[in-house]
Amino acid sequence: MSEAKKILNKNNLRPTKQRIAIVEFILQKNKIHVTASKLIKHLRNKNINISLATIYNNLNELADKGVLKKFYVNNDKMWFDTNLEDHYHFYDCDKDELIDIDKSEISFSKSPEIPSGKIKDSVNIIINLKNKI
Amino acid sequence: MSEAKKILNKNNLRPTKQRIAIVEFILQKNKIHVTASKLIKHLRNKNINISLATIYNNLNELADKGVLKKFYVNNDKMWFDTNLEDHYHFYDCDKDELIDIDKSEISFSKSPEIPSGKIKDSVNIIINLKNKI
DNA sequence: TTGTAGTTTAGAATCATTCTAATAATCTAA
DNA sequence: TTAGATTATTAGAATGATTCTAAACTACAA
Repeated sequence: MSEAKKILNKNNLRPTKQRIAIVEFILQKNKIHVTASKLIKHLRNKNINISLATIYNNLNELADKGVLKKFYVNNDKMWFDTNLEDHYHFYDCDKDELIDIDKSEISFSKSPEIPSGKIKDSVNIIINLKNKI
Repeated sequence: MSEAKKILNKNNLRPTKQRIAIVEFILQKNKIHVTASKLIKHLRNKNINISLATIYNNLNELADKGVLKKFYVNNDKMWFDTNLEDHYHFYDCDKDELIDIDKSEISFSKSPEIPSGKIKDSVNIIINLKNKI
């Protein structure tokens, strides 16, 4: 059984043509950042018929299952990240591109106290970049 | 001259009824987080006629001039913040509410190297909160 | 091989935000 | 003051990302 099918299997998702294509894309290299519209262009270039709704359905489903992470950047797009390790991002707004920052690149010597009745869900750190002069 | 008018003056913005109302709202207390739709509700409750386009025009203009800060949270809304100090946020998704984290509450013992050719523009840290069990 | 539960789909709906172009308010110089 | 020029405001249309809907399709277990 292919790696993609194994992942789908493990998450109780039927291995449809579209899902396999999405998961294969995710698996192709280690760390990928993708938006729904970037992904649909990529798949259609490879002659895979898929609708935007399916892209969204599946990326969201995979994010719910923990196969992807979902987050927003300082523009208005939802990004999905296959790097599940705790890590942070540079956002290059000139290129509309994300660059990973490994967790080990940032350390805290002091963290804020969580308000009572609440617990920390996740932490987003985005360092916005611009071109040097 | 009122404080609001002074601010508008200083930024070469004509002191219209609508702008004065917006800036007065901003000035009412120290730290305010607001979205366009929250602000228009507030102003209309006070019988100020203003359109959504004007709210957006002016919040964006004030952000460009540095009177406000503009950023996005992990949902899809644009927030404006009158706290211009470097600081960070908790986001309480149950209440759709932001809570300031003072800069002094977080310190770094290690920061990542900025990619060459780029400079740091701004840093967003958002700690997403959920209710305790 | 068939029934059913799960999937995909096109297109409509939604929602935040921006644009447009017409109208209104403010300002400046005489 | 006031006329003319400049800048603002506005309603409603346009945009763009995302989600919804309901109909057609597919996988799978029995």
